[in-house]
Amino acid sequence: MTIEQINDAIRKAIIGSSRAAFGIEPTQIAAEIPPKPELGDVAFPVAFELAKAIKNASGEKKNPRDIAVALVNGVSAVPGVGNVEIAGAGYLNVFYERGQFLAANAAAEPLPRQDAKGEATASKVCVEHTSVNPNKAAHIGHVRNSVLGDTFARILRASGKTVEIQNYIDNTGVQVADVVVGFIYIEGRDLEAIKALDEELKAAGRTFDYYCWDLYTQVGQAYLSDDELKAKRSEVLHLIEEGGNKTAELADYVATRNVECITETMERLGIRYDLLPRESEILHLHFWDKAFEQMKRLGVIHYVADGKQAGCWVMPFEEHTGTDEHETDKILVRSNGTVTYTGKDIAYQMWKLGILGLDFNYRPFYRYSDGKEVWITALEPGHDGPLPRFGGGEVIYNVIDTRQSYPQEIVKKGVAAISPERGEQASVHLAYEMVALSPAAAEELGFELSDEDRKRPFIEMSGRKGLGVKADDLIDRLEANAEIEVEARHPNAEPDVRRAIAHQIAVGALRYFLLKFTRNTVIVFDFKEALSFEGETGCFCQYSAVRANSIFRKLEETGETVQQNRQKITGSDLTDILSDPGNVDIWTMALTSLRLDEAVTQAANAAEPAILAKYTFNLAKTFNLFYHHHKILGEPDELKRATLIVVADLARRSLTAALATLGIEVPERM
RNA sequence: GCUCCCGUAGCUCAGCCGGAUAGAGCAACAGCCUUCUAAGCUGUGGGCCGCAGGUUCGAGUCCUGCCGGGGGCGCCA
Repeated sequence: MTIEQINDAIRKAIIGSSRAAFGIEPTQIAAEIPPKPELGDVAFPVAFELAKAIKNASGEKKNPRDIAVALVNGVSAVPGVGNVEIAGAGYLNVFYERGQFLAANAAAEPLPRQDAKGEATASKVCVEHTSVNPNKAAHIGHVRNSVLGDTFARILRASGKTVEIQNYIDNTGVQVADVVVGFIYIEGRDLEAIKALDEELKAAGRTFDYYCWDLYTQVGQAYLSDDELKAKRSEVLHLIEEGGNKTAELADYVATRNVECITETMERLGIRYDLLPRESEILHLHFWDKAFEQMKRLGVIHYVADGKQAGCWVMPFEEHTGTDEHETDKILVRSNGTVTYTGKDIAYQMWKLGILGLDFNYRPFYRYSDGKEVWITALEPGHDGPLPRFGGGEVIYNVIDTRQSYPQEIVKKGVAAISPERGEQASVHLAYEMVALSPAAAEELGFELSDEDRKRPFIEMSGRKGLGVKADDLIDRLEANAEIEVEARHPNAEPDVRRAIAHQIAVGALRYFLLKFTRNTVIVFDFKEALSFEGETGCFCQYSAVRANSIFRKLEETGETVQQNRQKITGSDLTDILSDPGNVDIWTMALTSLRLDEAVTQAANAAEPAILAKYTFNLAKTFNLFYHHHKILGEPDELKRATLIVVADLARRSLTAALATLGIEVPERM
């Protein structure tokens, strides 16, 4: 009997009682968690809804408390329900049959796979995230994107979905072109010279993406005063897009090396991909032509003969204005015949949904330490052996920052116009606010600010200016700080072990830091807060789990098992223990642990990983309280000891599963 | 100009479909290690939920207006 099953049974009872007493069936019955555990395990504010419905139906004004009275008996009769109280202005507060409930759920999986419910086909969804321009190292803003996307994918998997993760590589865009301009026209290097440089960097312990970061900044600065250099940009861009020439070959090397570097950075954080679709293939495999043809045929876009947009192919896009509605058309094909980014994006989105009628070729790109392979798109078939099936997702989630809401809206509308049966709900823009720097953090990074900038609430990061906190730098700092702490606590541990633990702590700190904010909150990056291991942090949650595990390590040393303790409790024998007011925290611990499934569902429905992060923190906090109040293994009363062990076991399993869903591991010790 | 988001404790943020006495963390102050790990725990102080109307039995939450901050509105990506 899970929480959800009991609550559903209660809902049915309420509907029955309500129909009998008032001739009205409430449609949606909300269940909420009472503000204090003493008030109950679950509360139904349904009497308020009913009061309104009765008034609307018959004009009769009824007191919500009286309505609640009419529902009590039905709810009390539901199996698993212990006690029902009417509280406040008319809340129906339900207490579960606690002992029975605990005994029944003692061995329950914290995250039951929900696809086991009997869905006929396991539908696949795609999540696109990261998508960093492959011309420089990733910074903290990119990491927010990746952590959000990766965690959301884990949440979807935890709720039973099959998920494919894509990282789009814009290898033929202006940003790559800029770095190529730098290599060729500032540094005078050809492909061989860049390869040699790459080797030199490797030997010196430096990375290619960091080098490109600086070069990109240099190019950005040079453009400001050097018009000749700036003219090279479009020339280079054109050559890269066209392909099959020396410049394109050089650009491909630069982009590929950056993708490798970024893949390694993300792997440090436990972020992995299934496929890297590249813009060059979208171009050369004529995805756009195919999409264009369909859009023309379906009349989704039209040619503009005269006026401001003469010679362009445009898609009508309605914009809502205050009073009168006017149409602005989004240009997909320029008058010179080239396709805009949005146009290419529509073709790509169609492929993701499986409605384009074309596919990429593929080859393995990178192998992770455990052997899992990341695939990349390719021009030619070439690859022998079995090929995974990519794309064709039921729903496509695009993790892209909120500044791109407008073009994403066009992509969604465009695709829906091409395939009305799939509609707009097949494309989800998972929007999030940017990570910016506090003026103090920018100065800490060595940037000179104007007086005007200093007064601003935050400063936007800029790859062009080289202004940003590089991901690897931050992870390095976190690891170094964590290692100092680990060393202080475990001076006898092997250096390898210490480093491994420090790494897990660093990842936990960074991921949690980025996940505790809701998506539409601008994160103003602050070093002190990001580097903290105390309070509401990943480390706090890990620490609780480590403590919990140490209880069971000690238990196992005595040869005792959790299963033996589960068998010691039957349910009805726990009434005395659980009804003791001094033991409310035992029950709260159990109930909080068993709500993980609910937290994951909420996070998935709202597409908001922060919900799960908050739940995990709350779970860890609840455990610390429980741990502090009870001597678990030292408890003299046998039945109470068994209860404490069973509940602590529920807590550590939920905590571990919750953290894993956030992409955070539990260290051996801390 | 049009449009979207934000404004909650000194600071950084939660607050579910409108519901019970508005919650965390940090910072400040006072305590707690003979114990299953003190990266922890307990306590104290701190609030015109930007302002003004409205809807409602009930508003931090919904509606309107205003003020303040940020984003987006390209034949860039």
